[in-house]
Amino acid sequence: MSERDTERSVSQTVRAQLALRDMILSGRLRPGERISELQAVDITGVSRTPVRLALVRLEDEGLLQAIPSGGFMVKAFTERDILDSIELRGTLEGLAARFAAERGVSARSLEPLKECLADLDQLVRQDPISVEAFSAYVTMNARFHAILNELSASAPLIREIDRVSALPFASPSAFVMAQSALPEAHQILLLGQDHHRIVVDAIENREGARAEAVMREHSRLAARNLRLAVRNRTHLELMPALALLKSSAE
Amino acid sequence: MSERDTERSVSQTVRAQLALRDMILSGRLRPGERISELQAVDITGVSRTPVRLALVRLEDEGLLQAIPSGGFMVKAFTERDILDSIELRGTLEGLAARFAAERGVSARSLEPLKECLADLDQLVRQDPISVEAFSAYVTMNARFHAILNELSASAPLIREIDRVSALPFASPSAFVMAQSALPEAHQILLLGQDHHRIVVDAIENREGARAEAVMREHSRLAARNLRLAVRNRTHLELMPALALLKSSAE
DNA sequence: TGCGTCGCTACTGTATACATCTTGCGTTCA
DNA sequence: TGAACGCAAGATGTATACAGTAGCGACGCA
Repeated sequence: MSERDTERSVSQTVRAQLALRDMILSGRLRPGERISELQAVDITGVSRTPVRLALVRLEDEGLLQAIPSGGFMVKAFTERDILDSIELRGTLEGLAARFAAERGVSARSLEPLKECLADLDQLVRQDPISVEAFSAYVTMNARFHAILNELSASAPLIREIDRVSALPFASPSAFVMAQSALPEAHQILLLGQDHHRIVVDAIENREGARAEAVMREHSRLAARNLRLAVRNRTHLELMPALALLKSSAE
Repeated sequence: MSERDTERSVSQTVRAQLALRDMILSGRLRPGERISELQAVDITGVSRTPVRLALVRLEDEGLLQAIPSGGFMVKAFTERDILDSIELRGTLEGLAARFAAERGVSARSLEPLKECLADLDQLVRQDPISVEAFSAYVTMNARFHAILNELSASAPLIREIDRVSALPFASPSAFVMAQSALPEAHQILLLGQDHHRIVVDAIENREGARAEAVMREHSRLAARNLRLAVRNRTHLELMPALALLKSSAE
C-alpha cells in the first residue's frame, strides 16, 4: 500500500532519485561508471527532465560526480575517504554537542533525549542481542543522534550534519548492522551507549569541551566497526555502502 | 573581454545562476521573497529549464530555500546563523589543519604555503594600509586558506569546507574589506597574520592540537569583524552578504 | 604501419508545450 | 456578517523536440 502511495503521490523526480540511488548503493552501477541520461530514463521510466534533476541532486548528495564535458559518473571512494567522512561527522556532532552544552538546554527539552537514552539502555541490556533488537537499536540510535543535533539549535550546523550523514557510509548507523555479526558486538554496543550517557551528562552540566570530545570519540566507533567488518569479510552484504569503494577493497 | 567570453561560452544554466546570485546578494531580491521560475526567466533571459537547474543549485548552495508546495524563496539568516556558520568553518578548517599536522606534510609541499605567508607579511607591513593592499590581502588570504585546506589531503573535508565557505558571509575573506574601514584594522590584520604563522609552524612540527586550535580561533576574527562593522554601521556596503540578514538588523 | 583528419553517432543543453496542482479571491448561503 | 465552497489564474511538474558539441572510429595518406 505504501508502495502504491509512493508510486502515485511522489514526484517523478524523487522517484527517479530513489531508483538511481538504489542502483548505485546496490552496486548495480559500479563506481567510475558513466551514467547517461537516457540510460537513467530506461532505468527509472520517467522522462529526461526529472531524471536530470535527480542526477543533479545525487551529485550534491555526493553519490555522483560531474564530468567536465557534461554528464555524471558514479563516484568512487577510498577507504580513507570513508574514514575521513566519519571523522568529519564526529567533528560536526561534537560541535553540536558543545553548542548545546555551552548555550544551555532546558530540562524540558532535554527530556526526549533522556527518554531515548533509556530506551537504548533497555535494548542493550539483553545479552545475546537478537537481530530484531539490533534493528531497533539502529532506529533508536538514529533518533538519539537527531535529537542531539537539534539541541544545538543551529540551523546551519544541522544542515551540514544532515548532509554529511547522507553519505551511506558516514551516517551514525552505517556499520551497526555489520557489527551485529562480530563477536565483539555486545561490548561495542555498550561502549557506544556509555558515550551517549556521557554526552547527556555533559550537556546537562554545561561541560562543552567534554561533550565535544566524547562525540568525536563516539564517531570513531564507526571507524572501528568498519575496520573490523572489512577484515572479517563475512557479512559484507550488511554494508551496502561498500559498493562505492574503489575496486581494490572489493 | 572576459565579459564576452562569459556571455558566449558559459552555459545558460551557469549564467542564470550567476545572475540570480547577484540579484540576491545585492539585495534586489529580499530575504523571504518568493522567486518564481517565470520571474527568474524574465530576470535572466534564459528559458525555464536552465533557470530551474540554477534554482536547484542555489538551493543547495544555501541561498535559497525550497517551499514545501513547490518553488523557492530567498533564504533569510539571523545574525546567529552567520556567527554559527563562521564557527562551523573554523571547526572544519581546524580539522584540516590537524589532518595536515598529524599526517605530516613534506617540506616540498609546505613551500607554497610559506611563500604565501611571506607575501602576506609583505602586505601587512605597511602601516597605513592602502585600499589596494587590502584588496590584495583578500586575494592572498583566500589563497592561503585554499592551500592550507589542500594540505589536509582529504577530498571529503575539502568538499565540505568549500561548501560552507560558499555562503557569502562564512568565507574567510567575508568581512576583511569591511574591516578596512575600522580604526582597529591594522591590529586585526596583524593578529590574523600571526595565526597564519602559528598554523604553519604547528603543521611543520606535527602539533595537531595546536594547529586545530589556532584555526578555530582564527575564524573568530571574522566574527569579531562582523560585530564591529555592524556596530559602526558605516561601510555596510562593503558587506553585500548582509543583504541576507533577517530584517531586524537592516 | 602509423598518424592525422574527416565524418558520424550519441550524448547533453535548451526551449517550449502541456498537465496538474495550489492558492487566493469572490460569491453565495447560513 | 462570517464562513465555506468553487472557480480561475498562475505557478510548478513533466514530456518531448530540436540544436549543438564532443568523442570515437574509420579511412586515407604519408
